[in-house]
Amino acid sequence: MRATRFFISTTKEAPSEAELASHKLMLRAGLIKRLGSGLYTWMPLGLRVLRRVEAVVREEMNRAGALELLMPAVQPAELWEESGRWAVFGPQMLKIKDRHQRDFCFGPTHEEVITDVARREIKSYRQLPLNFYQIQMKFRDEIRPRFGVMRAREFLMKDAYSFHASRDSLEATYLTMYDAYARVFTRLGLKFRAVAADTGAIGGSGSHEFHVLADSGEDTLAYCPDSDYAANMELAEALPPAAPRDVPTESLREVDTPKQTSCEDVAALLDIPLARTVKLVAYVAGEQMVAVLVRGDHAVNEVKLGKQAGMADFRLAGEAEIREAFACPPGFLGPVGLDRTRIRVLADRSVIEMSDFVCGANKPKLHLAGVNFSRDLPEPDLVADIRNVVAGDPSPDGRGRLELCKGIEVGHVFQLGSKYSQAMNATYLDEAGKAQAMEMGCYGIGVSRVVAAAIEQNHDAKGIIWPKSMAPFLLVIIAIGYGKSEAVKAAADALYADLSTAGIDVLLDDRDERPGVMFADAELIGIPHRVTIGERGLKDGMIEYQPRQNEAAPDGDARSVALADARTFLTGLLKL
RNA sequence: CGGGGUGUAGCGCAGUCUGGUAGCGCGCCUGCUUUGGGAGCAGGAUGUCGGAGGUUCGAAUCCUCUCACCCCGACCA
Repeated sequence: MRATRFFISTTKEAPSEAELASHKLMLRAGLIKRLGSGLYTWMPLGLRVLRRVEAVVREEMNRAGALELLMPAVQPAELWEESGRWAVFGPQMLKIKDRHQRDFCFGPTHEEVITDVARREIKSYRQLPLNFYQIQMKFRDEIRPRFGVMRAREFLMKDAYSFHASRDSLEATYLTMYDAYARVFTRLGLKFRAVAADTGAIGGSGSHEFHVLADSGEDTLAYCPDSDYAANMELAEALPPAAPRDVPTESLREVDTPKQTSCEDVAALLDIPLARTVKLVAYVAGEQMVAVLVRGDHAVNEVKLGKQAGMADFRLAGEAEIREAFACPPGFLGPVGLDRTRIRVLADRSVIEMSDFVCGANKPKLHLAGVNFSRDLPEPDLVADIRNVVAGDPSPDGRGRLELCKGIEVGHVFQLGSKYSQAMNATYLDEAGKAQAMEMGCYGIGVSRVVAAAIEQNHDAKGIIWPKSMAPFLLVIIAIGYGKSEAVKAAADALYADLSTAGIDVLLDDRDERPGVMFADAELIGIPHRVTIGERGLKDGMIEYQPRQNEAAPDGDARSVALADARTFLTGLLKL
């Protein structure tokens, strides 16, 4: 491609709304243009990258035996009513009406549609298993779109759905997909980690998320450096404390805390470790007030909380509810002296091991110290793992301690089971001629998000550094004085033709720009390999090669190359 | 949904408090010079000041309404 026939629109400055490096760089490099909140046009340069990611995903899906199809983006409400998700999915779903006032949505996902396909097409166990996938735009009306295409409302997703006659078959395909995903992200040159994930209300026996590792990630991951344990923090188990509860040594007493409404403040006032305080977070589950206890230095994990008995449907209590139930304003709540017929007490495992702890007194401006279970208050109604793990917690597999890191979720594999096939009556006849609900799996990759995630992981002060497998061009020829120098023009044209013939995706920068502009654009856009042709080098029959790289992935060194050897050198370097 | 903020040229911003008819940098156009790291000089174009209504002789500026976008929060009391 010649730059003069392509469309390059780079800028020195990024719009002020862009916060994240990848968002800024995508806008500055002219990969995307914003149309509205969470809506982006993929410009020719950006689309090249997106297509290259798609190509890798498509190849690996095909290799894994999945079959590509394309479902409608717009889906009738009836299907969603069948699965029961029309009401449940909520405001994240963009609902639309046609001219007859019939309800539709712009598909946020395609379980319903594919299940409808399956129930129409699959009659016999002999047709199973099957795995369908598509690469398509989805729309989710995010609460708060941000970070460009990282969390956009319209986004490109690869979604696959598998159908099975047995649990074993589902698990086999699940593993195949897991391996395919690992291949995809490896080929894309990304540092990633697969982690065990929460299966949510759907249940099922398996779910893994694939995260690109980046400090800007929105998800927190827990992993064990000494084993292969890795899980999303939503799921990662906090083991019960090894040590038994100590016997009380202090007596119960009130302490004045006129302004201390948080555990941090109280611990500072009393000059004790935060881990000696107990925090009470008030929830309402159904109609019941629930006092949730965690250690002062811990945080409630609401995903875990939602899995506890009686907590299927819960929310944080409002201030008025708190005052009514505890007869005390927020900031001084504690588990001592509660009316346990009205308030249920749910404690994290780490709390019941504590003795002589500090907590709110249920009186304004007062806390209690020297508090002990059994002596000062009854044991909790339920003890469970309901907190987030923290760095240093023992690994649930018993082989070391957990570390935390941030990740960008780019893939998710999921064993669905028969939730949708049962709800939508997707059955096949088994060997005995009996109708059975199909087992299902689903597998997603956020294609457009992968592009942003790759930039988060691969950029420097000058711009993007594309992994070779997703670069919009593999090599750029910067021709200095292309319009002025016959020698430069001849050499650049010849090399461009040679490399193009050799199948290398090469951009010839034949624009009438100053060298600095061309260098800066090439670096901003992130093209992995650069060749400079100018009269200065050509005098001696030489051209220059320079890789665009970071230390992590050395591509060889900058060097001068004889023009006569350029083709051989470059095709060898690019392994073609 | 709650709180905060911002809308002025393609992009980044000043001007708003204190009303007098719009400016800077980058970019863009023309010419000359320049040509190995985002050029210099000269000249030039571009705005319904987000929208609607109001106050006023006069509104980017004050008032009301509205729209859009961004940030924070929506778990630790």
